[in-house]
This record gives sequence, structure tokens and C-alpha cells, in this order.
Amino acid sequence: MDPSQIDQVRRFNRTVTERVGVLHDRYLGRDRPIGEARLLWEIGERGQDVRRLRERLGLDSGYVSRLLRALESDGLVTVEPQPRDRRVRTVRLTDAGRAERATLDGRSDELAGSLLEPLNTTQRARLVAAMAEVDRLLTAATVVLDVVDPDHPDAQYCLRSYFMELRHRFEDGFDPARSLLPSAGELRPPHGLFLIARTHGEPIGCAGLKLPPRAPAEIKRMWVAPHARGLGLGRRFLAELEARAAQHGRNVLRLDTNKALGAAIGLYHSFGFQEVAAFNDEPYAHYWFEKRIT
Amino acid sequence: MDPSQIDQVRRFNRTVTERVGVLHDRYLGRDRPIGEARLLWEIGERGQDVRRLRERLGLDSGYVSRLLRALESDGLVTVEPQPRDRRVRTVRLTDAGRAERATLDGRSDELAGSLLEPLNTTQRARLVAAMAEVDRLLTAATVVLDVVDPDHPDAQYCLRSYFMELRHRFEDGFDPARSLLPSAGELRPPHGLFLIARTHGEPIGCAGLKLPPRAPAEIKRMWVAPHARGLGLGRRFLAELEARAAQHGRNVLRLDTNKALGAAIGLYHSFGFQEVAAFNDEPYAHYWFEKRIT
DNA sequence: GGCATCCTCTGACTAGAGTCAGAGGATGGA
DNA sequence: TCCATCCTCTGACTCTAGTCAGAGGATGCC
Repeated sequence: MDPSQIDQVRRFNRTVTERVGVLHDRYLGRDRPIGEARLLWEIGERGQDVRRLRERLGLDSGYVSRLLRALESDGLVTVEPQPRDRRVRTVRLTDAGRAERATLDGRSDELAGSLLEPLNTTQRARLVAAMAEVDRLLTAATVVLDVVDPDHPDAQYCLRSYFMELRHRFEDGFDPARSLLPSAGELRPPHGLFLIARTHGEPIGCAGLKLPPRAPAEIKRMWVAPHARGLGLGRRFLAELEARAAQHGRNVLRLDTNKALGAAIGLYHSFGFQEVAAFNDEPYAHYWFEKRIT
Repeated sequence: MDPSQIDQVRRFNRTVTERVGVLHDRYLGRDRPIGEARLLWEIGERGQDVRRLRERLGLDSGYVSRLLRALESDGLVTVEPQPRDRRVRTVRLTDAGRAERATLDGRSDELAGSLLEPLNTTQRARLVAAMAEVDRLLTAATVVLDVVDPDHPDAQYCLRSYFMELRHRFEDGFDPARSLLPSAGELRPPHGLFLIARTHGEPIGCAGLKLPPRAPAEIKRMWVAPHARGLGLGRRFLAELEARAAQHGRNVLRLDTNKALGAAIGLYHSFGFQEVAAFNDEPYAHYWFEKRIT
């Protein structure tokens, strides 16, 4: 790896942990230990199950329990068994808790403001733009791809979002019933597979692969959430699916697409796909692509 | 302040404290408490006086003493009275200490690498560029201006750097003896003043103001360290000097400059200075500028 | 030489942030 | 109905990271 890049990253780390890290603790932990503050924050407006809190924050169950006891005795939260499964307990903010959370929120704003405050307008705009870029790319680096069942809730969420988007973007809308969509079975081993991309456990994209016997592999239902675009995720899906198709002995990868999806078409070209004649009669397709793989 | 900017800064803070902050502690504190690691780092190759360490890290004397005891008993440092003043004690790394410090250094590299590692070449370049920008601007926000005596070591450092730079940049070099440089007395109250810009206590620029009786105020010896350029520091100096000249009842601010200093000339124009006829016979000057102030 | 001041160290604390090993109630399946 | 499993809680610890109040040697100045 390029040493001058490493160097710049180290300088960044240093500056940022000093300016942001130190201030962060000072602002947020002003009159409450940061453990409690983080918990209060993570409970959110609607409440949370204790086990989920523990998962999200990666904390020991005993520790969380103790923190909850502290918040409870300060009158900030109530903890009650969940009606469905009385082993699980649900935490909810009281009005006082909500108020406390709002002050934490205000302090986060103060902290952010204190970083911008000494700068002039131009500098602020530049800083914010650069922060957005760092944010996006660091987030991109945490994206993980998993194979899941197409019926998994996260998969379903992505597919719903995908259909909704097609409905808006296609000239004549989109009706799943009219399309040659594969059944869930076709995207489930051994007939295929379904990939999900996640950051911090949240689904942000999906892509399916059909592996029909003695025929080219076919990419289906590739979608990236709007807020996750520009992170190279489409490319990553393609590379991953290509590798998996090759593992399954296929030497051709293909897909069909609609003319409304300009960015995707550009991606296919730049990833080495060639336009070919229609290989199916998908009514929503305008272009068919193919790539030889090894 | 713009709420969408605040929002972006908050998103940035969150991402960064997660990705960088958490990893930071995990990498660096792998087998040594971060307090000790920080201290080990700050001692440096050449050793340090205990009091200076305390100052730099902002820690309690008892605490530092205890940390040093721990490092000493691990054979990483030696602590000895300073020969000149035996109340002060000097810490030096042993060979083992140097080795330990080198592994910490390696881990910082690893951490930086782990941020870049999941990204492709383009993304890496973009991330590094954005980090550099964030770094510069956050640093810019910590710059403080102080009035110091022109004989102060930091002032002397800036002036030496300034002369050295002029020597390189002027077509015919620069010889202080030939120039109309003000004596230190002219930049010292009540005849004038001398400003120093610092980040983290390190001097990164200077600017002097002459306040001759019943005459326009005059800017002298304005210099910004090469690594601190592009932070708007020149503008900040001008604004500060203008305000101080006005406080002292002057309504005209002027300066002379050399044609080799293109960026500075641009700055003077954009800050509202107008070119005027020569008001002195400085041999190194090609342009003379003036601005009416209130 | 005497005394205030400086610098470092030690002892005695505190608070936060966790970890670990059960206890004990709730649930689900045989 | 019984038993394994799940979820949460409690008690008993540990480690960091600090703070505070002096003790005691070294120095500088009168």
C-alpha cells in the first residue's frame, strides 16, 4: 500500500480523534457517563428490546442491565416484559428520558457547530463536502455481502424497494405480474443464490443469480439503495456474482435491462459486458448483455 | 448555522468515531493501556522532561509519575534527574522502549491500512484526498493568533523562515541588510505589534504591524508556513491587523511587496487594497498598496 | 543560611466501563 | 409434565484513568 497514503490517513486519524473524539466525550458526557448516554440514544423514540440494545452496542448483558437500572432510577426509562415473550424485556423512554435525549441531541449539534464555527463560509462548504466524501467512503469500506434466502426479511425489504423504484423509473411503470421475474426458488441454492449488502446490519442493496442447468448464469434484481450509490457497490456485486458463477462452472454471465436504467447500463459496459440479441422475451427489457467469464 | 451542514458533520462524527476511534483503541491498546502508549509515544526518540510530557498530554503529575513507574518497571524507559536542574527529571527510552514504540508505530500504519484496504484504487485516492481536506480545515479551525514580542523564540523562528523563503523566491535573492526592515522595537508596543499564528502550540505564521505616530499603519513581515497555506490564514492576519490598526486610530493601512509574491498580491487585491505610488524606497519592493479603514 | 518556590513522587481515593459466574423466571418442544 | 434453552438480572470482581493532598529533595534569591 502507498506509504504516502498511509501517512495522510494517519495524520487524519490524529487530527480527527483530537478534534472530534475529545470534544465528543466532553460534550456528550457532560453530566452523564457516556455509557448511559449511548444507551439512552440507542433506545430511540419508540423503545427497544434489551437484547437488541445489547447487540447494537456490543455490550455485556450484565453491564446493560446495570446501566438500565441507573437510567430507571433516574426516571428516564421504564423496562417491561414484552407481551409476546415475557423473557424479553422492552425499554421505553419516559417523558423525562425523551427530554434528556433531546438535550444530548442538542449537544451533538453544538459539537458539530463548534467544528464549523471558526471557519468562513467557503471553508465551511469545503469542510462539509470533504466530510461527506470521507463519510461515504468509510461507510463503503464497511459494506459486507452475505448470501441470504430470498424470503429473508432483509431480502424482502430490498426487493420491495427495487420494485417500487422500477415503478417510478420505467416509462410505463412496472407490474411484477407482467415481468419474467424468477420465483424465489430460482434464486435459492442449488438453482441460484441471492446476495444482500449491509452496513451496520442495515440492508442497502441486493443482487440475485440464476444458475440454470447447462445454461449461462443470469443476473437478476440488482438494486442499490439511493443513499448508498456512488460507493462502487454495483461493481462489487457484479464481481462477486461473476466469481460465484465461475465457481459453479459457468463461462457466460448474462442479464437484461431497461433503457431507463442509464447508470446501470454504463456499469455493465465498463465491467466488460457486450450487448447481444434478446435471449428472452422479458417485456420490460430493451437491452440484453453478456460477458464471457473464466 | 446551516442545519444541513450540521447534519453532515454529525454523520461524519458518527462514522469516524466508529471506524477510526474504536479501531484506534483496539490497535494501539492491544497489550498496553492507552495512557502508557500515549506517553511512550510522546517521549520520542530523544527523551523528554517529565514536566513537558505532562504539559503536552495535559495530565496530572501524580498520574504521569505512576505511568512512568510502570514503564520503568517494564524496562522501557529510564528516568534521571536533569544535570542542570536536578528537580526536573528526564525520561529516555531504552532499546526495549524504542522497539515497543516502533511496534506502536507499525500498528498505526496497520490501522490506516485497514481503512484503505477494502477500497479499490480510485476510492482510495478519493478517500485520501478528502481526508487531507478535512485534516487541513479542522487544523485551520484550531489556529490561534497571539501578540508576542518580536524576540520571542517562536517569532524568531518565523522570521528566519521568512527571510530564508525570500532568499529563494526573489529573483536576486534577499539580503536583510539591504532592506528597510523595521527594527524589533518598531514592532513592539507602543510603536507596533507582532502577531504569531500557532496550531497546537507550533508557530505556523507571523505578521507585524508598524504604528508610526501620525502616519498610516504599515504591515510588515507577513509569512505563512508552506504546509499551512490554503487555510485562509493570510486573510485572517490582514483582518486582525486591520482591526488593530483601526483600534489605534489609524484610517489607512499600507504595505509594500515584491513581484515574486504573486499569491500575496492577489490576496491584497481581494482584501480591498489599492495599488499606490511608492511611499518608501524599499529596494526589494515592486508594488505599494494602501487600504482605507474605519 | 534561611525561606519560598519548584518539581516529582507516594498514598489514598473515586468513577467509569466492563467481565464472569451463576440465579431464577419464561418458553417451547418432547 | 418435564427439561433444555433463553433472557435478564445480581453479586463480586478487575482495570483504566484520573484526582487530591501532602512529603521531600533541589534551587534561587535575599
